[in-house]
Amino acid sequence: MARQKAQPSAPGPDPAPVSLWERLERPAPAPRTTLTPQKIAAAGIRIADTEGIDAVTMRRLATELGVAPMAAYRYVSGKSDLLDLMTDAVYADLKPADDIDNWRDVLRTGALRNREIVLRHPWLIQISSPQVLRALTPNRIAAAERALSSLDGLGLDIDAMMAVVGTVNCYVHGAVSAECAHYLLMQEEGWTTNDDLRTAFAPQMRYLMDTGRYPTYHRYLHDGIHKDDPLWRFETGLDSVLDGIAARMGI
Amino acid sequence: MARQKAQPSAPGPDPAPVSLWERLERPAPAPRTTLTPQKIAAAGIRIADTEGIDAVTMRRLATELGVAPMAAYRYVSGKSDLLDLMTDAVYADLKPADDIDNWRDVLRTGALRNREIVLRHPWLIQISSPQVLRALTPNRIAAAERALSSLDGLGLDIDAMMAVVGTVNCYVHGAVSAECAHYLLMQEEGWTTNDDLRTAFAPQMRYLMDTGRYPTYHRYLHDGIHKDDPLWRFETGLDSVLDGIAARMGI
DNA sequence: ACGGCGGTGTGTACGTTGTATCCATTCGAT
DNA sequence: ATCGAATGGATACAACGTACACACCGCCGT
Repeated sequence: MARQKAQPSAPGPDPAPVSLWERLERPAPAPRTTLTPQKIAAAGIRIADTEGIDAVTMRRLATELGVAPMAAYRYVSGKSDLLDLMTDAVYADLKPADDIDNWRDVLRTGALRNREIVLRHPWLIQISSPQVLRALTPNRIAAAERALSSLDGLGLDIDAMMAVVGTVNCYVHGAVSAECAHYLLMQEEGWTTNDDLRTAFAPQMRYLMDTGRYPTYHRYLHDGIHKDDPLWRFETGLDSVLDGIAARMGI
Repeated sequence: MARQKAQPSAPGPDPAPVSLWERLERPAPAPRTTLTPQKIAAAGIRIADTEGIDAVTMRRLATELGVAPMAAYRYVSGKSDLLDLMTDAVYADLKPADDIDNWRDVLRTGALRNREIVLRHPWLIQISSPQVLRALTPNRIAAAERALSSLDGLGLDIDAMMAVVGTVNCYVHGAVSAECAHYLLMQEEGWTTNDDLRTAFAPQMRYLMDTGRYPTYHRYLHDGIHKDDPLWRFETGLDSVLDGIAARMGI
């Protein structure tokens, strides 16, 4: 007999968009073995971590999973969905630190953990930003919730609370982004030490510095002690930001 | 024979026989400097600004320039080069503000101008970060120099000075990145108001909020006044950061 | 027992992308 | 006037995302 098009929601113009996350949390209808969203996400993350985000193609993903190129499309609607899935899976590692409730410690350790996650998966900052924003994933909202709730009851209105969380997040994102860019550039060019990078940039840098137009910058290149200490720089900036929040918000 | 049709392979029928007469009537040979790196960069920027960075393909670039798809490769070694060129051209707009020397004002207006530039060319945050890092142009070092020199003579060592500049830059990058992501997402989906975005996200947001796991976040969604005021949020965060720097550095 | 039905993976195919390579034309120095 | 170098055009190819139709297979009501 003529086979019928698989179309669960037959009538109606808009078949009630069930979000990816809602589907994820529903118990699997059957213990499907070969392919699950979790396995797909894990495979994608494995490829991205070891070969870079550009190596994550639907075909490469399929070989990693040992299936045909189109198989994964039963579970993700497209590559965009795959990246969402990978992002959320990675942020699942952003576990709460339960034993602290002081707002400053919550935000500080959250920032440090966030940094560690992104450094472990630098491709996170390479995914296009609307993509990341679209992936407002449960795990990331949960992190925001923890930060927000640590600020509750301190006399701040809700806008100020969100401003605090947003400020810290912006700093963290910017800092980690720069750090990853540095790391990815070195990896991309095959450099292994910061000195490799410096020698590669030396000619153009020497030319710029010899113009004498950047004396203070030149002094930093010459005398800076913490040039190669990203953690020091991250924490210094973070503590400044937290100081500023405490001062301006009076908390 | 005198001239022969190029026929490297496929000895089949000639698919497009261009007669001598047709060839004679072909449009006048253009003046020879139709292509320059500047024109190529400008064309790429024009496309990216109006149609998004994904529309910037080598073929689309060629039609924008009115040349054949491969023509631009005489001037850029690949798409990566093209993006470098575009980035460099855009950051030339980052002019100094000469009439202020107070460190706080220098950093603050620099941040606001930086924000404006990126908002004007939101695709800047979409091109991969090592890309941006590699394109360290005189204009960007000059901006750093201005910021650094405004901090000179305040008793800070050079590492602290760079930490201050870096902290502000990280915040600005993170904040502007989030803002652009928001804007790009809306543009990408064809939404024109924030309410369009909210209604689009409503189903999954409702699901997430109905779990009851994010009460404070939910309160923000419900009661937040400045949700749609990105400039307020940017300046609030920026002033916090500057407060923190002043406090921690004692300046 | 059985037949079909929905869910799962496969095979094939198409349009688009970046870019390598070769060809044709034109300009400028001789 | 001529020739080499510079410039733009044409063609081609591999890899990509993904649409579509098919084959399989376990579960169900009968």
